[in-house]
Amino acid sequence: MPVARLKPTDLITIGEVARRTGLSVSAIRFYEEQGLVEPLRTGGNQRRFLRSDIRRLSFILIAQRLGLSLAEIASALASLPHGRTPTARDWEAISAAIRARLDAQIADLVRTRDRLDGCIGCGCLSLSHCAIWNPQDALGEEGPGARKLLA
Amino acid sequence: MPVARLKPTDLITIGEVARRTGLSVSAIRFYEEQGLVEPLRTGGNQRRFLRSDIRRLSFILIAQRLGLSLAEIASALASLPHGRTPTARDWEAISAAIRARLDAQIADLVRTRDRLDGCIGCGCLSLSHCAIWNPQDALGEEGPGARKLLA
DNA sequence: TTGCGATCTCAACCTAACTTGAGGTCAAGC
DNA sequence: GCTTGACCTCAAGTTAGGTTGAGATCGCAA
Repeated sequence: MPVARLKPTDLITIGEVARRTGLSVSAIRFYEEQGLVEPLRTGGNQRRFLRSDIRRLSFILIAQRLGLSLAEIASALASLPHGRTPTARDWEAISAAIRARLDAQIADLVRTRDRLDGCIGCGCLSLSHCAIWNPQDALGEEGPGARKLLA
Repeated sequence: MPVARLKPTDLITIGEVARRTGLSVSAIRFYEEQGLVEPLRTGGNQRRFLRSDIRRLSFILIAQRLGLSLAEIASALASLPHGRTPTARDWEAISAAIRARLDAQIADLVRTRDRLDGCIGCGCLSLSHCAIWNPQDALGEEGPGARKLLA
C-alpha cells in the first residue's frame, strides 16, 4: 500500500493551530515541551503540525476541562501508539475514569452544600455542634490533607 | 465599664494555635502576612494570639474549603469591624454568597458529566456533532477564558 | 544562669500552567 | 533582494498558597 505523501497543504503552522484551537502560541509550544504534541520541523526549524495534532490539542483542552492535569493527560496519551490521537475506543476507557472523578467531585460539593445549608439554618458559630465547623468525615481532599477544624 | 485585662493565660503561642487548628506554623505566619490575622507581640517579638484568632483561622479554613481564595476571604473579613471574628449574622450573609457559588459549580459539573455520558454513548470523536467536543454554551470558566474547541 | 525547645526574620524554593521579553531567524510577497 | 510578519530559543516572571532553611533570639524551667 502506498503511503500517503505529506502535501505541503497538510502541514499547519503554529499560528494557524493557535487560531484553530483557541490556544495561544506559547501554550502550544509549552505543550510540546511537555511531550503532549510532537510537531514536525521545516528545514528552517519551524514547527509544522498535522491535522491530527489539532484534534489532539482539542482532546487536551477537553480533558483539562474535565479536571485532568497536563501530567495525567500526558500519561493517558502516552499509553496510545505513538502519535495517535485517541479513537472512540480509547476515549471510552479514558472517559470512564473521568466520569468517576466527576461523580466524586459532585458528591463532595453536594455534601458540602447540604452542610452549609444546615449551618445557615442553625445559625451556629457557637461551634462544637455544627456540621460544617466540625466535619468528622473526610471532607474530600483538594489541599494538603484534611485539617482539624476548631480549637 | 472596665475593660477586661488580658491575662497571660489568654494569650496563645503560634505553636499552640497550630496544634489547635491543624494549620502549620508557617501557614499561620503566611496568613498574618496576608493580613488575615493580626496577633499581638511580646516584648521579645513573639506572636501571641487571642482565642478569637483561633475561630478566625477556623473560619478561614472553612471558607477555603468552600472554594474561596485567600484574597476573597480577606475581603470578606475586612468588611467586618476590625479584628472581629464573624458572628452568626455575618456568616449568614457570607454563606449565602458561597451557597450560590457552590450551586453554580455543581450545576456546571453535572452538565459536564451529562455531556460526557452522552459522548460515551454516541462513541463519536468523529467530531462536529458531539456535545462535549462542541460546547456552544459557556462551559464555566476556570482558566483564562473560554477556549474554542475543535478546528 | 544556663540549657534548649520554641520563635523570629528573610530569602529562596515549590508546583502548575503558562506568559513575557530579548535577541535572532524564516519565508512569502512585491 | 528586501521588507515584514511569523517564528525560533532560552531565561525569567507570574499567581496561589504555602514550605524549607539559615542564622539569630526568646523565654521558661531547673
